[in-house]
Amino acid sequence: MVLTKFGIIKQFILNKIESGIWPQNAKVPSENELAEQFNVSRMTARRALQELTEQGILVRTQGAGTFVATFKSQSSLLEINNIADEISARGHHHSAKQLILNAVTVDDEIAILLGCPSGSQSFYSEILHLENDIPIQFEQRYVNDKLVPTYLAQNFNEITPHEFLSAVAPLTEASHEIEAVLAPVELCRHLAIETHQPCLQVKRRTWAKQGVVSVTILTSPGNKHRLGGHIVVSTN
Amino acid sequence: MVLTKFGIIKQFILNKIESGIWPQNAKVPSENELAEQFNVSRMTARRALQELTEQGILVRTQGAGTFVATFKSQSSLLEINNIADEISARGHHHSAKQLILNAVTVDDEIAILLGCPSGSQSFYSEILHLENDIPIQFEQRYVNDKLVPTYLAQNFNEITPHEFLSAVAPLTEASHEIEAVLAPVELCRHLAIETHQPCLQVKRRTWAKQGVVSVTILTSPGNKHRLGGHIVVSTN
DNA sequence: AAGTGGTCTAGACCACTTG
DNA sequence: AAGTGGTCTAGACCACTTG
Repeated sequence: MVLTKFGIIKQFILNKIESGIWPQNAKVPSENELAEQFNVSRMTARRALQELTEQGILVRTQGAGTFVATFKSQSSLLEINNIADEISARGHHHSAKQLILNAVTVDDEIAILLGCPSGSQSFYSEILHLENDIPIQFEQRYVNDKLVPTYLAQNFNEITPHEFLSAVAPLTEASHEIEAVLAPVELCRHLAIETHQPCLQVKRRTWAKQGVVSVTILTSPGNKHRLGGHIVVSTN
Repeated sequence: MVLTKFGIIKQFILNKIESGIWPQNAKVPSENELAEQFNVSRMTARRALQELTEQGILVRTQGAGTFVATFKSQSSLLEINNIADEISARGHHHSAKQLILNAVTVDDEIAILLGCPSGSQSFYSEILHLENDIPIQFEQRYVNDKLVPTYLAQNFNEITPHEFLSAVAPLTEASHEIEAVLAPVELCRHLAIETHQPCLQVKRRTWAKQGVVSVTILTSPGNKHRLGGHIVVSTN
């Protein structure tokens, strides 16, 4: 893949931020400085800064300059995103720790959500996602064993369930429920947080053409994660 | 100049789509055609098409052209609902208690969100929403005093700010951020909850044609309120 | 006054899909 | 071969913030 000039500049800036050389609120080079440094026109340097601003990584003020945005993770409600991609897009390092990967007997609640009889089998995984080695999301996932028979053969330290499932059973539909909860104790241990900390919990059900693929419970510390969305209302 | 040139072109295209003159999958004029028609450079016409593409309204293919995107259904999570309607829909009784209605000087965070200088004036309201006389949501709202000069003359025990604003400054756009937080103490008093209870907090910014209308902070006890959404992914 | 970002121009070359 | 979008240039004027 041949990189564009503005892509090279974006990567340069992301590296500075990721390595900590440019911390939060640090001033980043102006359009003119980047243009000179990379030997490109101002419009090209501008595009790199502009796209990082749209991604929420930089903040710009006319007359004042461009600065590294205050970090707060954000994921879109409009899309089912791969958390690894989201973290990369922020210029951070994603890693995952597979805690559990096995077959379980599902209880009533999960059975209803999966659309299978209570007491039947399902695959189950527990994965802890880390951003720059800091726990950020605990993922519990029940997967339809009929639709995805090879689920247990994966290594989710290397690939996220989302990436794997996207490949074998492309998503056609999803539903969400979002709640604020207090983290259960076993979760506090994984996420390395205090017991009284509020967490954002998303229950997500996903469908492929063949039916319900998985039921996922995502729990994130309230101070480390937030969900965002932007909609444009059709004017009448 | 009030409107930018690319803004005028965007509006032109949006009008064609909304009026049905350009239906789904219709071909829209090329960059060159728009440039000639509006007497602007190709880069300016391009920007209008590019921004509408980023908003998901248009779809572009190199060599082929630009087309009106296929409409995809939106999550109900992302609709701006009137809480009074939501409660009525559950067959319950909604009431509201107006706690504060005045003009305030906005701090930095709100100023940025409202798009006005820090230290300028804004209207402000605090309203407690009750469902069957049980507190369910605490609404703090900053309202652009230039766009809605009559805000302070309302009685929000009788009508919700949402209803009033919908009438005087119809919504065109909104963004959301959702977080799990611990309720601040003054909020616990209003919501009649314990201090360590997790709350779902939605920060919402709404736009009308003229600009940012209001910034709203909605806080609900985690055990009393839930957000739900369902999306259908466009199949390829 | 100097620097910054926001908008805009009038060109250019390229990769790609279409008739 | 003609048209389209994707990238890029080297300028310009403006509004705005800062020292």
